[in-house]
Amino acid sequence: MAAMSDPLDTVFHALADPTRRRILSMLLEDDMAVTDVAHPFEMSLAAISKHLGILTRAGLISQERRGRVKWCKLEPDALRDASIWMQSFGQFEAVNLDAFEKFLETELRTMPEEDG
Amino acid sequence: MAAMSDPLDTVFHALADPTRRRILSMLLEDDMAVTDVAHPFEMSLAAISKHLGILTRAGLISQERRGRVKWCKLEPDALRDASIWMQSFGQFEAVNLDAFEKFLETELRTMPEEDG
DNA sequence: GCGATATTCAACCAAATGGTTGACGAAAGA
DNA sequence: TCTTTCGTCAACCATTTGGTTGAATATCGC
Repeated sequence: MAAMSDPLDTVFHALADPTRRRILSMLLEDDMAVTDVAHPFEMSLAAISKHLGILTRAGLISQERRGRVKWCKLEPDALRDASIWMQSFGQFEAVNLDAFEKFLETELRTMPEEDG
Repeated sequence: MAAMSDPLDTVFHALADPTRRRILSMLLEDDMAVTDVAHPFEMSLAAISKHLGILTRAGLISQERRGRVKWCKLEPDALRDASIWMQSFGQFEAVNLDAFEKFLETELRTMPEEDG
């Protein structure tokens, strides 16, 4: 078994979890160590470690161990294929920049609520 | 429980299943009745009915009952928000059309393999 | 070497997922 | 009316998911 062959499966599944999307938005600002990624979440380190594993297997992030610290880095290219797949259904129209900015203000800015 | 508040959860989860993506690609060509959607799949009608329910709840399709037949129709707008969300990470201004065409030939054209 | 820190592993758990089957209600057609 | 077709519902099942905890591993600093 383990027939998760299509990378689209893996990427969309990874994106379907709010914790993982929030992790991605955190990494958007900067590379982070696993412990620092886990910090704002009310969840065990092991749970975050699993989430990071899923994001890594999906190709959405990469993890580079330096010493005892493992650095997590966003890999936006993996989103490209999925994004392209979606656009094929949207009939090519490249994203409306108007809607994009609006979306950023309403959704994205409120999502990563860390401890100030 | 049932705290699936964020529509992004629902949309990405719906897209994470290859059967559902294949259904979407079928509906890209034409509106279809539930039975006809189910036809090319080696899976019970009830299973397809569930998949269609998931796609409907995600807003990716709509279902209109006319007589005893329920017609399924693609709703590409729901993909827009998810697509926009993804672009915020890729920071690629509008999708690279080169990559897009290449992707279509390699991935998308082979996906919906129906009973020829 | 020893203790603290960083991260994963293993075992476990409840809940959700994707599938099955059989019964069901509603519309069409003979 | 009686039967067939369309689609969903309910109950059930195996597997996966997302979380927990405690032990294990590896590095850093003293």
